[in-house]
Amino acid sequence: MSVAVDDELWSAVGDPTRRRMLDLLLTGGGGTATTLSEHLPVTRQAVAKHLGVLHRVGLVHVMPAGRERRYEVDEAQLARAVAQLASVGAAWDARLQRIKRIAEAIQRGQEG
Amino acid sequence: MSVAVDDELWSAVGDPTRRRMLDLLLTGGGGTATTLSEHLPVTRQAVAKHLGVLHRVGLVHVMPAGRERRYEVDEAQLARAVAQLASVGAAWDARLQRIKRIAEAIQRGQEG
DNA sequence: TCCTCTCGCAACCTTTGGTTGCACATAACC
DNA sequence: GGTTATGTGCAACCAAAGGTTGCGAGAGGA
Repeated sequence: MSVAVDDELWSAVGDPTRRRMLDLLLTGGGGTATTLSEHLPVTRQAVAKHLGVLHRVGLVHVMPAGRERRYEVDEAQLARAVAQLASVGAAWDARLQRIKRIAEAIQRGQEG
Repeated sequence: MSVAVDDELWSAVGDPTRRRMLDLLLTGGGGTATTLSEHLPVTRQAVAKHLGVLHRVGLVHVMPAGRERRYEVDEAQLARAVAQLASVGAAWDARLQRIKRIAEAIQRGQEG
């Protein structure tokens, strides 16, 4: 089963708000709950909770700076998540391909 | 923004139970709520709800057969979902690569 | 016909994403 | 140094989603 390897990473990345947060953190080179919430349709507290989730699964790490808490993407962990997405996608792709081949074989058999 | 193209497909595929259901449907060549629930850690009703979600976003279609309701994967739609996964993964990959290049450039600048 | 199997519906519980409100700490400004 | 403003965290509360149990309704086989 290539699925269920690590559901935590998946579900962390599965939330659309969290995906956009990762996007913002990547393009902006990090950010705080406040700055992120300014570019998102949710409140700072919601963002803070999401940051907590991302931090728990290791997708971001914190850098306390004065009264701010700056978050940055953990590139290695994100790369791992991307690899998982690719892996699941590849598995499904392979099964779709196989089904297609079988269907074509049946078709050829019926034609012949 | 390559993200947020179609959050419905994503969230449909984002649930681990639904992913396993799609797996089962692909490998088993379709199935019913009852047969699927036998291979999953949840009840038939939970599976039925998930099938409803998958059906709503077009990832499966129904084939009423007597007292059974057989579900099969819509291959085109699943292929679309796979493409989306790949797209998001690729976007993040690209950003990670760019960050890496910039970091390396800075490193070279400091060294020289 | 009767029994069984599969299904759908409704009520309920728990988790999770989201909100508001408030208290605390740190930075900036006079 | 004291006041004001900004950034966080915590707690209570709300709504939606995943999951469960219980029940009533059709379709098939004995």
